Amino acid sequence: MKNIQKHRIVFHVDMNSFYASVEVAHNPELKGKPLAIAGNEEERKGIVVTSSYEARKKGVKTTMPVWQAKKLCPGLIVMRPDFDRYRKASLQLFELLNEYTPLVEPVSIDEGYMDVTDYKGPKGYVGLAHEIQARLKDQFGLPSSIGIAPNKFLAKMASDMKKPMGITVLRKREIKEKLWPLKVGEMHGIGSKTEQKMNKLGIYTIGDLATSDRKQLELGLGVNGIRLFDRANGNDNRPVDPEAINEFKSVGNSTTFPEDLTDSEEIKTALTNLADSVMRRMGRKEVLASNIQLTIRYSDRKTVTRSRKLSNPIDHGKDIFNAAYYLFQKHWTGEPVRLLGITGFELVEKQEALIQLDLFSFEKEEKNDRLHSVVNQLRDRFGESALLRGNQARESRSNRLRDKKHRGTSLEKDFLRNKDKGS
DNA sequence: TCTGGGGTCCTAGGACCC
DNA sequence: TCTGGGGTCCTAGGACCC
Repeated sequence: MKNIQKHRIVFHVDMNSFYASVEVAHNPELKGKPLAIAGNEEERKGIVVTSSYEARKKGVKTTMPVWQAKKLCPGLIVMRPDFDRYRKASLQLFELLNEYTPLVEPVSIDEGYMDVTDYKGPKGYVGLAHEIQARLKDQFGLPSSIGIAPNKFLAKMASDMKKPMGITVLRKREIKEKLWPLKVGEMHGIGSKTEQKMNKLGIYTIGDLATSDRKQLELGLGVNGIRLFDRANGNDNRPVDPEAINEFKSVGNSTTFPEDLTDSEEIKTALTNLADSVMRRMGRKEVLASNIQLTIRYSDRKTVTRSRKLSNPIDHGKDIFNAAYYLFQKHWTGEPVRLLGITGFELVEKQEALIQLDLFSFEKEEKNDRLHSVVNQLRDRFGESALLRGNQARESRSNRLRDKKHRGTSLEKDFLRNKDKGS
């Protein structure tokens, strides 16, 4: 656990309609116009990802289908996302934040926390926020909102309170007036499902949550209930962790097809492509995956995930494909497929994996050596027939193990394989 | 005319082992 | 003949966020 000071100053810097803002900065002619960033409608990806404030005023919202957005906002300019451009802009803005403190934690492409407790400047913290906001606007043309609070949760809620180009201070002693009147659904971490559950418990505002019965909450919502209760009371001791971004847990890719797929050759091709992009991204991050997950979404949008734990970590496209295709063959209902996805998780660093691999092969060799000596002893004592009987017994054991859906540990299985080779 | 793609975290049940 | 309780691993699914 990192040491956590009693009184921290945390900023939450949140870029306003980031993708749209980057496009406007890149092409000033778009300035002041209703703009939406969305995928290709022809390919059934016509979903609004972000929109400019001009578009929002007309009711355009994120995840809205483009046709609907256009209906609400005639003259809407729709652009395809250019992720390279957004990543570049993101890198630049986080570099800027890093000039002030190394304690910058990016949480997504367009938002991050800063722990500026130790910042000593003539302007004070609010002055610092103004300086950062002005620089982001002047240097990159990007608007932002900044929340200033004693912890991450309150900073996050604060940055939401005034947009665009807002700076909001939320002190703990202010939560009663500023935070508690908000609907519980507006709280970060509460989505529609949890909101419904809370409403049933008679909790409608963040204040209701903060003053509700902690035990009841735990009963209804588990640890999440407790956590939300604490947050609603302004308590959150999570540190700002600059390393968090490097501790990713999974790498995945998925695609929605322009038309549902039923042809197994087409599906194979799609899985090959997905496996390749997962491989490339894992390669860049220098990790291997010990578990592969396949996602299938059918025409009715029902989505299933199936995963497979591997006996040793993989990073080759072919291996990733094989694992995914195995899962596909095993679980596909035969219905038309709308989306496929492959995710690698339980990641190990490549260096780490190489060391493991060495140890592994060493153990195998050692076992082989031991086996050879056992085999020789058997032969000496009982002749070849004893070895044959031994083989039969081993085969049936090996079959039993296979039938248990590869439940044996990797070492067990390898042991058996090597035994067969060794005899 | 519906509803993308990238993630994280948590829960729950069954298998298995002691 | 009958049968506990704890712990770990694996798998599937759900909720949430940007």
